[in-house]
Amino acid sequence: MGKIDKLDKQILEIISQNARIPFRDVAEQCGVSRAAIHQRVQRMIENDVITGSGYNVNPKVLGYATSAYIGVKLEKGSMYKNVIPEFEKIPEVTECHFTTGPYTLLIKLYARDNEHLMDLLNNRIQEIPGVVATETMISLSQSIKREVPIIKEA
Amino acid sequence: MGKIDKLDKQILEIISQNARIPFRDVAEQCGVSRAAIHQRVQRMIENDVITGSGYNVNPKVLGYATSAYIGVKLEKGSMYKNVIPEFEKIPEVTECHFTTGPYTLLIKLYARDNEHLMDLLNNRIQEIPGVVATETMISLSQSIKREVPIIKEA
DNA sequence: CGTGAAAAGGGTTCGAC
DNA sequence: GTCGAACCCTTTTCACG
Repeated sequence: MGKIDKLDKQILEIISQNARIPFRDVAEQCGVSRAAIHQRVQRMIENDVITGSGYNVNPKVLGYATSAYIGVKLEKGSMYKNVIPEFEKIPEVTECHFTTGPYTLLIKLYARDNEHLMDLLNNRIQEIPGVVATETMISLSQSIKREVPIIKEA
Repeated sequence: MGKIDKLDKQILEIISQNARIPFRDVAEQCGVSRAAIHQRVQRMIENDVITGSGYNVNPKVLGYATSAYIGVKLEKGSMYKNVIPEFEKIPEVTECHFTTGPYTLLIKLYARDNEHLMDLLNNRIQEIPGVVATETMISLSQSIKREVPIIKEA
């Protein structure tokens, strides 16, 4: 895992918000040449500083009107090894965290509507061996959505 | 908000996972010309089907070893209008959802370490007028992280 | 590690179907 | 709405500082 300097952070701050911006513009904002930007980005990809890229798609257009977090309690915490592969099989599940606090796992999922959400809960998630209880937190509106903060310095 | 057909979905499935893939390759995989891809993508950007793009940065390299979800209970649910702007001022907060269930708000944040997390909780979040209780769910490990599922059909 | 310039490749536009 | 081809800008490479 590579180290990062001020210029790298400056580059990341720009391209983390816009993957299609020409390196020409990044170079101008950073006060270096295009080639330098290219070299830096390449190195950061090799060093797993940059883990990927992508376009952001509006979930509503894809037919997903509902997103929710589900707190999952397991019979025994150690059962997560068998439970997580089951969640991976459910494409609507987009995140799964092993957490401290009231739940063993906290998962995020997308559903077309409330009926679809209920189906996922009753027929998919509750059916997984080891899952003893779930608590559903439907996101009625998401007011903040941004990237990891990049603090400018060294 | 625009409508989407099978070809659009196919394009989205590819570029949502890789913003830098040449349209040439997308065109080949979809069996159409480069110009068609260009036109489709352009239209989807105009119609807010595509909401942006970006590189994914490894949080650890930026000095964030800890991420957590915080369940926030408010004195009154209606206070969220005044509370959310306060969360927006905290750059470590990257998501904020108004939710059903045990909490009024569910927020996601990044912290350098446990000390930093404690500072954010005690000196920033608990200080916000209207916040009466918080419950911290530290993500000890994230096992699933993927995009909104794109189901292939019409 | 950065640079400028040349080479290679992809994005964008165009007229036509 | 799609196509192929031309055009132009960007990425990428390279020898040098």
